[in-house]
Amino acid sequence: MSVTDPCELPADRKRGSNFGWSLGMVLRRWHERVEELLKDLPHGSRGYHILAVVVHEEVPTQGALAARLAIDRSVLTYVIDDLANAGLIERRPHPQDRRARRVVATERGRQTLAEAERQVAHAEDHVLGGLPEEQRGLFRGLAARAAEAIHAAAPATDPCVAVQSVLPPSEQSG
Amino acid sequence: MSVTDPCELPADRKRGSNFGWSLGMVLRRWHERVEELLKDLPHGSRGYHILAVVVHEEVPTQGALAARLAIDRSVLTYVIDDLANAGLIERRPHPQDRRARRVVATERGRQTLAEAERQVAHAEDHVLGGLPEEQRGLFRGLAARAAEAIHAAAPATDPCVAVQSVLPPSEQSG
DNA sequence: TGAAGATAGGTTGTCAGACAGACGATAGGC
DNA sequence: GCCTATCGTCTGTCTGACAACCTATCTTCA
Repeated sequence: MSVTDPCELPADRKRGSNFGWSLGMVLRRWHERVEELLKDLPHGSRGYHILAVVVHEEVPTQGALAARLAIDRSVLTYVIDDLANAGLIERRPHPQDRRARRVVATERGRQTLAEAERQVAHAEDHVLGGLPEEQRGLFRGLAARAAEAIHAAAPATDPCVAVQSVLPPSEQSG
Repeated sequence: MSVTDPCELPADRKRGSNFGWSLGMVLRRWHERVEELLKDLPHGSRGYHILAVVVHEEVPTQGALAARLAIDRSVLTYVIDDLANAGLIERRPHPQDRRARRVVATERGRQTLAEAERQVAHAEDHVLGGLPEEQRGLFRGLAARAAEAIHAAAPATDPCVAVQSVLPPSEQSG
């Protein structure tokens, strides 16, 4: 198959080979664009992610929502506050557990998300403007798959890597 | 007009379709791994990126280094301080311009970077463990290309996108 | 030559976000 | 009725990003 075409730079460890830097670059740009697009949405991209999960998935509690998005519970509190104040979602008591809250989207929330998704998808296409069109979807798909695997396998720790110093042991010091 | 909406991604707007979230997830994991690996290197991944550019490229001045990495000059100051204290790089006066400094790698810096690159490459393979092996290189290549385009075309602003609110205009307010 | 502005690097202060920990309310086991 | 675990909330701390300012030096122009 011809998928090997796009990444020509072979073992050329020049700047392009810096994966972390590249990811950071793309993500930063994504943020710039999306935060601007979503400046009317409470908490911008963060509110967007939360709203998306609330709309598209049935998440039983706030805690489950936090786990799904891999964010801190304390963040959820005030973001949900503001999304609720904007009329996009509602916090309802959980029928079985009075400690917990169910978070459900309102109709307005669903509409807002749909519009936001349209605009964000368009912005993402811009962000990936450096890739030929058919590779953008490929890139998204790969990112999604990699992220899902990380999230699934990751309670944020994985003690399977032995660490040794990268510094040479202070060589011949004479 | 036919903008040809290339971003259809059918109805599968489930969680995987959240590009920004996916990128953030992968990058966060990358950071976790790499910061652990490089905890002996001053400023971890940041020092790593800087050291890599200093070693692999001829960058005339600190300012050029900052521009190349798209980071703030004020950050460079103390990271370079600490990399120099660790004996990995040297700050030399610029022969033509006494305001500027040339930053060059020491032999120890080159060795350290080589070892760090080996370990980081290995860690990256772990981070992308959710992808089949041949797609990992593809993903890196796509990320590198997208990032390079962003960096090249991006003085951090691009006023070509008209922003309109994602919120419905407070519908029937009566 | 000397003044004015531009540029390099460095320093400081401010701000937002991440994260840990404490807290009240409630559930579940005994 | 007690004891412990869990849910959501609140608070404080810590870190990194970023802007603003400063000094030294270069460049330009009169």
